[in-house]
Amino acid sequence: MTTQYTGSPEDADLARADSLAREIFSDVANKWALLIIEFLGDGTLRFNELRNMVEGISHKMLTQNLRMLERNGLVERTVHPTVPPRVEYTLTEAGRGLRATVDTMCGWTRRYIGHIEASRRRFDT
Amino acid sequence: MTTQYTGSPEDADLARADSLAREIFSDVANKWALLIIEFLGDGTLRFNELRNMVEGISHKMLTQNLRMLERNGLVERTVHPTVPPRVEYTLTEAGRGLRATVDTMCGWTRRYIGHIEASRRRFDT
DNA sequence: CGGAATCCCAAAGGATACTG
DNA sequence: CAGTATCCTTTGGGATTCCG
Repeated sequence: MTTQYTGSPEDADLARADSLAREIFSDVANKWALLIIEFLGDGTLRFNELRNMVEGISHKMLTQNLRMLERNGLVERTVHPTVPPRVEYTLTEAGRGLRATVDTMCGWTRRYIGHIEASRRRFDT
Repeated sequence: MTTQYTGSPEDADLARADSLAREIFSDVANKWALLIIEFLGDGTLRFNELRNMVEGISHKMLTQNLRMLERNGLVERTVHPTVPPRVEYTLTEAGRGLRATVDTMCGWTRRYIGHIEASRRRFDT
């Protein structure tokens, strides 16, 4: 993800993989996506259940992010053809892999929340 | 970060910590911040060095994110009062802690890049 | 109920110019 | 060189409405 290229022919592939990695990173490294992944956890949630848990997210943002996560194969979407429709979301293996790192990030927040709060107060003067 | 409140008096503090955690999460969970942290690594970089490494970032976004990271105590900024000025950025302990989780995330990307690419092709039809 | 589409505003973000 | 300020464009994202 931080590679340097010398211009040799097989570098083309590496450069392609690199820009793909950056694209994936950009998709995934945003708060809504990460919060959705975190709340989904090991369970299965319906659209409006997710909407209630990820507080502050709008209908539109939720669909948008769910589509994106589905497209990248992090979330599986299963539609039960009942009426009214019932749509359930769950993490794929890849999604659970990412979830593990989000967990770490949440742990980090808990660990340093004091430092951060203090640092903010110092800075805001 | 995902707590439920019953309304008891001491819940006020917990709720405050929670919303603070969400705030921090929102600050930090964006691609520019995470890329800056990743590139900073264990080293020390100047403004324009960072600018060249985090490709695609604008002057404005870089300053903005560096200020934010400094405010949260993740990045330390040292100014050498020479002419022309020399400003160096380095991760604090908290910053290095977060960097570890960003590393994990980069590892995750490398691991699943194939799955993701395939999933995208399937989806885009 | 889940989602697509529309409209519309506010915020993000780029380009440029100016300062110590 | 690093940073602030200004301007201007593009995007994000909320509210609403309609469809299966």
